[in-house]
Amino acid sequence: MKSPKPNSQTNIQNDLLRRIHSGEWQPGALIPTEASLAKEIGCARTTVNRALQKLANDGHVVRKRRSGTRIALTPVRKATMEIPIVRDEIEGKGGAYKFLILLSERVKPPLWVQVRLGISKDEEMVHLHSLHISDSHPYMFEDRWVSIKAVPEITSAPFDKVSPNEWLVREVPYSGGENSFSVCTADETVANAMETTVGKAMFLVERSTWIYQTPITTLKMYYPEGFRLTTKL
Amino acid sequence: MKSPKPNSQTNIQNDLLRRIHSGEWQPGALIPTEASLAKEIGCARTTVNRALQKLANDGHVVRKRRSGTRIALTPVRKATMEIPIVRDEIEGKGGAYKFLILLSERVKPPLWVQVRLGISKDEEMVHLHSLHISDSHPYMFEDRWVSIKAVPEITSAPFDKVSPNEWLVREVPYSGGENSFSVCTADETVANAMETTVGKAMFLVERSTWIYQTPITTLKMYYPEGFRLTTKL
DNA sequence: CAGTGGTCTAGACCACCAG
DNA sequence: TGGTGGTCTAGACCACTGA
Repeated sequence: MKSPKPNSQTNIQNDLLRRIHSGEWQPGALIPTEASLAKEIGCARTTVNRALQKLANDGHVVRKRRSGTRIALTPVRKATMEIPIVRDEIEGKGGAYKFLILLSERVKPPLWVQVRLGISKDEEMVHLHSLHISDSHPYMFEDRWVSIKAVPEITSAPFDKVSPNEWLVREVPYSGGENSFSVCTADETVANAMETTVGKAMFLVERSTWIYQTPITTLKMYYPEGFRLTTKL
Repeated sequence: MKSPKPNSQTNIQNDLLRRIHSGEWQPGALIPTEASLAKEIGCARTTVNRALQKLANDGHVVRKRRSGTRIALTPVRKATMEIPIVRDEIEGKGGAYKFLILLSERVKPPLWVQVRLGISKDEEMVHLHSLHISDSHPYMFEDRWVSIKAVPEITSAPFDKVSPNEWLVREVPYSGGENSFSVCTADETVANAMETTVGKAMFLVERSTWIYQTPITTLKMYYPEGFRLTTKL
């Protein structure tokens, strides 16, 4: 008799979040069961279930069969970040995008690539160096290795028009991968491409992708100091 | 007549993913409606709906009312990363964790804090420098500003036993925030704390959190070169 | 073992928006 | 305006696991 629209998954979520954030339920506390919440709110258990699953997915609560749902001890532990295509990244900042292929060869992979992708040392791969340019200034240097076994078309891909980055994203589906972020210093190759000096600090993004068990590509992306990557919590 | 367990949301997801990855449906292609998929698979539409919503949430497909469900042009664009408490981070790597409070004062915030949090220049805040230590070696230096208005208890928090990091996470719920990652060079304060030299490249994580519209805290965390942050795609 | 969350069903109504 | 996804319901059975 109080609220005009007592239902809807989103309303339930917000209501539960409010009760969490207001301190009504302390971290670690057990909250009522789905059934009792449903009765209290006046909706189906399924609806409460969906709301709670979303809260659990966002890290606000921890759910266990038989033992119930608890407020998470360390709330909201997940950050999600978007992985844009470099061209969109640059054009989104208002720059004019160009790219250059600095190196394109077909060779056997070095040790770090073998290890990263779990590839045999005798399996030939395509090795590419590309420079991504924003308004005539070097924006990012990319050192990429592509499995010919997984992507035979790579050897005849038209990299005069579309960058390896975009070509792979558009043509080759992947089922999983890994990103890692760190700091490194520029070696001679990177320094030359990025028009900086050897030893200069760079922001390094490493990415590998797989299609199920088959490795596709691994790459290192070097951004200059000043590059910034942001995520929402 | 073929599969023993034709149903279940997960199976449907995997089946749809397989058809996407196999190239049966090209990026941008329209896939059958929920109703027809349900009929084809032999389950309720609700089940197909859940599976498709999850795929949409993961960025594999794009859904629009009336126009249908399409394969995403840029697949899997989201990465999620866990935000651990520093102590867990260190102990997870097998280190012994300690921390030191190097500075604790109550002052008005500098410009960057005012801007970041949208706080008045006259509102006093708690300013803390803490050093997080792994096996007697500096692991991370933290420069933190906390809003007294949002967290009055901060002025009497027992930071001899529990780090500001953990105290805030445990005592103060937050509803949203922002992380950003970049490269910076060590100034004198950071260099002294981290036992390195001025100008050395550091991995910088900046984080701000809010409880709804109220800013709680903002901080800069300085990690030495060699630190690495990993996310799954 | 019993109580919790996990999931499926069949049906219904609604919101949106391209035609 | 009709067809699409979005969501809710009431009920059912299952899977896990703590007491």
